[in-house]
Amino acid sequence: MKNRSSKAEEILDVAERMARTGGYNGFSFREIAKRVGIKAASVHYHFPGKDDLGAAVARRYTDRFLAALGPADNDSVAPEDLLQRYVDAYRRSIAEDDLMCLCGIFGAEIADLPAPVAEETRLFFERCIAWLTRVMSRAHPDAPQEKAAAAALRLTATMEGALILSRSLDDVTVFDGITYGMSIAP
Amino acid sequence: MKNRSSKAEEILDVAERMARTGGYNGFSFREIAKRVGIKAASVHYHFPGKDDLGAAVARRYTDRFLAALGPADNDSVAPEDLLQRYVDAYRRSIAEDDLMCLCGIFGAEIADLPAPVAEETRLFFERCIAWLTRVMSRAHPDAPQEKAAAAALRLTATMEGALILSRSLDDVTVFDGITYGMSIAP
DNA sequence: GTCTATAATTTGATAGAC
DNA sequence: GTCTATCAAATTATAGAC
Repeated sequence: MKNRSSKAEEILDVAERMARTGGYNGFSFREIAKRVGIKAASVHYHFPGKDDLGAAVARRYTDRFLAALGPADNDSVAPEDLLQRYVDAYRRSIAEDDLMCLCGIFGAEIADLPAPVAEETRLFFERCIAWLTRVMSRAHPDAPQEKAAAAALRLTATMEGALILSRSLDDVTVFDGITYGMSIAP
Repeated sequence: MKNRSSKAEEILDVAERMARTGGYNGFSFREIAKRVGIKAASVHYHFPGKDDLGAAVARRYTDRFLAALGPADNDSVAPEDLLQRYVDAYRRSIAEDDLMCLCGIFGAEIADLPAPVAEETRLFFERCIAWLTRVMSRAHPDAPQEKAAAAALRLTATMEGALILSRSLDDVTVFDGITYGMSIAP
């Protein structure tokens, strides 16, 4: 975990919220500064460029996301329950925060992102897929690794898409309908 | 179909390409004008505000997308083949154009879109779901309507997510892995 | 750490000539 | 339909005082 001042954390909080609403171009130094209660120039002190800020937001988001899931090979938790945790993590994004998944929206505009931000976005998915692949492998020890990885990719894609559709149709039950009975089957 | 000058179509072409890369904030009048070979003020002649341009891009995108699919109740085409058409339509987005689905990227940032653009985005999904629900119902005439609609939502979500992951991981085979064997099962 | 001041650029938009 | 000219606002960013 990075050692950061509380102001820096506040900046990340606001930047994340704005990015999860309007994407990488959906947040600005000025607007962040206004909401945090400082001046735009002061934001540059904490994060020199917008690249740095965007990458920091993405990295913190990813760290928190995976921390909330816990280790994939926790033997005291059934793989079915870990899978449910995964689905719930995405569901909270809309149900509690009314926000898009940061890396879902960054991923959609990945071709226009500065390299460091694009890289953090890619890492989010790689780490999520790795985590989920382990869970799948635990649930189906006899299934080949590729099957588990394929299931992890498909499940993650469905989650991101479920967020988009749920928000576009303005109906949280859309997410539930899509993820209902999301089986652990490989 | 709307009657538009060829310049207006050119503008829409460029705007769509840019929007499918960087989202709603990813295109500007000036940059469009430069690429089309006119001045920014001339773009305003064809589309008074950015809302209008964004909404027009989304509407044309949706019309074309559905036109490429053809009617859902075409009895001369098996529902399985229509489903494959649906998947292929998304696949072409990355495989041929190397672009995101316009309404996938718009949907991700829907909370920050001007109302007219958000509405067109919503309509894209409603029309796609309606089309796909019919196809599903044809494939499973005895299954309840809700099952068909739920399958349509899930399939569409998976497509949008597959585009995001495929682009983020910079690997088209990710899309194929996710959509492989996408059954017509309800 | 935060500020003022300022620069350089981009953006959406309009008025009016041709 | 397209242009020039222009505007007001927003954006990223830096220099230097406190």
